[in-house]
Amino acid sequence: MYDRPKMPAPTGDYVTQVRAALHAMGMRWTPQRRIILDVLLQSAGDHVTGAALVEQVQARDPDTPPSTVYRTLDMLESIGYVCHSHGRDGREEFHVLPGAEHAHLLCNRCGKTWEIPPTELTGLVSDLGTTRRFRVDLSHLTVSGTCKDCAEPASA
Amino acid sequence: MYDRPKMPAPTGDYVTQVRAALHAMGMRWTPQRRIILDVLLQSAGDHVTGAALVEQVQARDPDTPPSTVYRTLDMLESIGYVCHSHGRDGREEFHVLPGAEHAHLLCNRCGKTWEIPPTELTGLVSDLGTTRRFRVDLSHLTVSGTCKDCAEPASA
DNA sequence: CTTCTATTTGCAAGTTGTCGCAACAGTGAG
DNA sequence: CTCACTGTTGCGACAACTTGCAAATAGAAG
Repeated sequence: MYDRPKMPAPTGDYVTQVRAALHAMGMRWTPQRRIILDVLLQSAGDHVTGAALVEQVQARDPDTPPSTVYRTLDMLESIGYVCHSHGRDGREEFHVLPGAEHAHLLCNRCGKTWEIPPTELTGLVSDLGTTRRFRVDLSHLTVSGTCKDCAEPASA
Repeated sequence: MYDRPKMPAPTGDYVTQVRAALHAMGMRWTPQRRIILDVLLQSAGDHVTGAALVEQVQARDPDTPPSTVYRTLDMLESIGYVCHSHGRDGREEFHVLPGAEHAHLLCNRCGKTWEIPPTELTGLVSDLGTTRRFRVDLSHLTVSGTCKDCAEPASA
């Protein structure tokens, strides 16, 4: 179940890129990081929780403790290769970056989520950009509220 | 440190209101709830983490377990008397509602936070309202990104 | 290939919540 | 005032991370 690749191409390129980025910063390329990156690439495009990632990594190497996974995730995020947002209960959800940048919409009632392209949030970005000169990080944004279906029970 | 009231008035009224609201829904008024509401009122206007609340409640009654505090908080939120958002590490931050509804701005670099009045987010609300007919819950929204000071190191 | 050093790992303990369940206790009825 | 019914509490276990530290090791230099 875990080893069916979901990306068009396995992108060994991507691995090489990350590795180079690490070396450029004096960081190291370790077997654990290789596995973790590999697992991330298999769920590229999806949103995966930290716990799920830990589970998948341990399926390949049972000796890797959660702390290593989370630390690697942090590191990859600081390097800009993955990013995370928070799901309905505040838990972390990760996804690899090559996918288009997007924010998330979360319905408090039904729990469904949607991805929102930046084009739908130009209002937010410009509002805060002008009034506060604040640069919004859309990829980490989760907007919660009530979705159309929950707000309008069963309209004609 | 904990017993200096920060609100204009101690608002015994508020307690009465909540109590009435509970009774109206067939729920009960217990000593624990009284204490928790009391603690909340003392930090009205501030943003308090769940853990801090637990600590303050236990300072008054060491026998109250965290679960009771969190459950009461959930209940008060469902009744509409408090609301919570998530701080820099995803931890919960609560505040009592009589304060104006507002969202939060969080700088990823310096960690500072600001409150944003709804008037500054009309763009977001209308964007999502029209494209998705989604009703945004501003009080739970935390927008993260880079603040003015962190983005512009030391401009002339 | 060997050595050296700063980066990582693995572990164990600590936080912050969440959940199921049996015992307890508000509240309205009698 | 007492009973009974149902909402709550308290507890212990669990889930999801986080952190400090000593041991291990990637990667550069010799």
